[in-house]
Amino acid sequence: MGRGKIEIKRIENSTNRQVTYSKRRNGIIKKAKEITVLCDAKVSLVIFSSTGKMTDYCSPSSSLIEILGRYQKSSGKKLWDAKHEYLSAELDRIKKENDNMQIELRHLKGEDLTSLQPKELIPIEKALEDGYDSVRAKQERLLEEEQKRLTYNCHQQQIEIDGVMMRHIVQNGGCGGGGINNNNHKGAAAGGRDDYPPSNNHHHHGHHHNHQMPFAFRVQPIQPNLHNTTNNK
Amino acid sequence: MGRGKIEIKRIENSTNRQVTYSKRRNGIIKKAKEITVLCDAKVSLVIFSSTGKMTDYCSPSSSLIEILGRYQKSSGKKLWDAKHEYLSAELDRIKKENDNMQIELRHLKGEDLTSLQPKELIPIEKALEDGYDSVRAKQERLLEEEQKRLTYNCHQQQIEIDGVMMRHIVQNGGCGGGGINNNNHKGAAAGGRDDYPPSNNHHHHGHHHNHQMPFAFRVQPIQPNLHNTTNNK
DNA sequence: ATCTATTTATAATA
DNA sequence: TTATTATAAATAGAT
Repeated sequence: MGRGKIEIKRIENSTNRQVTYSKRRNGIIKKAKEITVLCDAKVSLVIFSSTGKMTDYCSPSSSLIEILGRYQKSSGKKLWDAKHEYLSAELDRIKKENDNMQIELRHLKGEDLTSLQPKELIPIEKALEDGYDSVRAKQERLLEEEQKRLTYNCHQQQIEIDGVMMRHIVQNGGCGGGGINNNNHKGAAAGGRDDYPPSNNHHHHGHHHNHQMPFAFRVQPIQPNLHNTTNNK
Repeated sequence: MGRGKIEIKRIENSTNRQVTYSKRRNGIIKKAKEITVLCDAKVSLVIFSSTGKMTDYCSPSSSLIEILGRYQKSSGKKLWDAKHEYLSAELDRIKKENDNMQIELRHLKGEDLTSLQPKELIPIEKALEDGYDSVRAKQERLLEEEQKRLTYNCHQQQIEIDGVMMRHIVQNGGCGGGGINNNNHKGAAAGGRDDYPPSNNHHHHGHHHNHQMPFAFRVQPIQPNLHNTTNNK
């Protein structure tokens, strides 16, 4: 349909090819629009030129996705459904897993027990007992460790104090002046009311004794150590 | 391009519309094939008639998926990626939920406690205590109900037995012949050693008394009931 | 479907 | 790209 008839084969002249592409592409899109209006059809058209330029047309009041969805149904061919089905299946599987865990959790928390048979309660009870035992065991282990650590630290501090006092005694030739209580080191530690076992009392008991010693000689193992290793929030 | 010019608007005559659709659809596909060959282009074309019939064309050495993939890159529009991303996001969300539940469950079962801080053990311990209490409460409630039911059944049977004995006594004018113990019915029941409270003793205690009565008068409420309702494995 | 008068698309050209 | 135009192709209406 032009000045001369052409064979339907690749146009070798690149310029001609490009021009022909432009014209024919417009022609096809025009035809697509026409059939859409004339015949109430839905058309999806995507064209790439040899240079990679993309042009598309989609009937109005429609969308590529809609048309491609219908395409999948009509053709039975998978487009995105393959990936889709995988994801959907995976989603379902995990949701189910989720539900089961939800139920188990509820049961362990003592909720929704009304629907259960007496027999079904037994493994739950068992699990709770075991869990509780484990948690308590863990807690006890932690407590013991803390205790040991405190005892050790306390001991270390005592050694330091001993050193300080020893030097003091050596330098000052025995009893010093001022108001310093000159108990030996063992007496100093014991006099400050032994605070080994961790407790919440805030050292209100030992005030009178401690008042008689300089700060450096007091034994206070608990606060700083708790702060360094266990009170990290 | 025909015997008469036509306006580009919906063809009202349905037959004409269908015929025109057929002709033009073939025309577009022919054009698509031509531009593919002439201009080295890639075309994807999907057409639906107003009656829902689908026709498609895709340039050879290409595929709809490939073209649509390129379409997405070129246009930046999402086709299946939109659904995909939704599903993927949903999947991630639920997986995370899953992991959290998994952890909580493990903790309640006393597993993986090593990574926990002492403070974190407290709510777990509490939850286990609460859960255990709930389960035990539920079990006790069930036991009580069972007990009540058994007691009730036992009572019902006693009433039946009383009826049978009453009729027997009335028919035989009080004391019968043979070796039958002629207590009144109340005496008979009491004489058979009252077995109301469910227990596991197998009636070994009352042998001497029962030997003096016909089988029908013995009171044996436990086995049949346990069998019917509680021994369901 | 097929025919064909006519419209439309477009190849060659600028 | 766009415009021109001769001509090929498509197709509307009829059969």
